[in-house]
Amino acid sequence: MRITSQREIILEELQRLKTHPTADELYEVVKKRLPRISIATVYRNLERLSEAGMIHKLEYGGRQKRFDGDTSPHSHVVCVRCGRISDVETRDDMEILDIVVDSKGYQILKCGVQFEGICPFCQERSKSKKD
Amino acid sequence: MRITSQREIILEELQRLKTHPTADELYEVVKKRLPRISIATVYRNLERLSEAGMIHKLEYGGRQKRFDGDTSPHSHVVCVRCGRISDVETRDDMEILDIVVDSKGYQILKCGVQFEGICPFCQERSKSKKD
DNA sequence: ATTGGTGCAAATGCTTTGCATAAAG
DNA sequence: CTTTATGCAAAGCATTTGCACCAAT
Repeated sequence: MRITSQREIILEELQRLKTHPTADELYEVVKKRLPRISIATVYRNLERLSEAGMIHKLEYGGRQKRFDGDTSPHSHVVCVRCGRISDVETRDDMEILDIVVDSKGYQILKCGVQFEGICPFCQERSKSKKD
Repeated sequence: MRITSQREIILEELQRLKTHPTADELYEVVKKRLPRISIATVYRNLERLSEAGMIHKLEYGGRQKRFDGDTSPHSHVVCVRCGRISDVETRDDMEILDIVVDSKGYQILKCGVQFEGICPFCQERSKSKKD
């Protein structure tokens, strides 16, 4: 995979952000360093980088995909209100594979725990707006 | 929630199918019983039914959402090749909450294990086509 | 020099919406 | 009779793609 400044900066900024940004959020950040970059380049590189295992594509929750520059094994919580994703600190996740009784012929490659909840921001919003 | 024949049949067919269909797959099935139904009605009802907790919306994997008429607690495997989703039989999932060490202020509502793998169909396809 | 990547704009595909009509309670 | 749901077509939005140009090796 050829190293271009676009690819380098996209990876760098994604690894720096701890917010699991969507493609367009990351695009806005990268644009500050590369004002002429196209959103298509961001999408293409996020795809390539995740194929290469250098980042993770998070497909749960909401319409937009989110991306994670941290590929170490960890779990996520997704806010059911706003779609925000945060890391959840857990004890060793991998023992979870032990709970499988029947995987219906699938060859299992990966497993993870996924949590859904309400993020601190949305909890706060509920208190003040009573919605 | 008003009971219409559309809503009734959509729920009935989704509960009958064990395939976690996409909205358009379910539309095709429902159309056999209600030839004049609109895809918009299918989408609207799937939304309403999942808000009401009568079905589950599965948002992981691929572009299309999938739906599950079985709301009992269970885990899923998603095929990374074709997006197909199957149930995974596991021992009691809920003990998984015990692994949480820090949930970053989120109020956790739900948790589940998610597996990714390759389904039997795609495994077979690989053998014959060697791709 | 060759191959792969980029920017742009147009296309795609899934999902949602506005609106007039129809059905449910 | 009032309210909610439906069908249709159009709009929306995130993502992908075709193509001519450019840059990395």
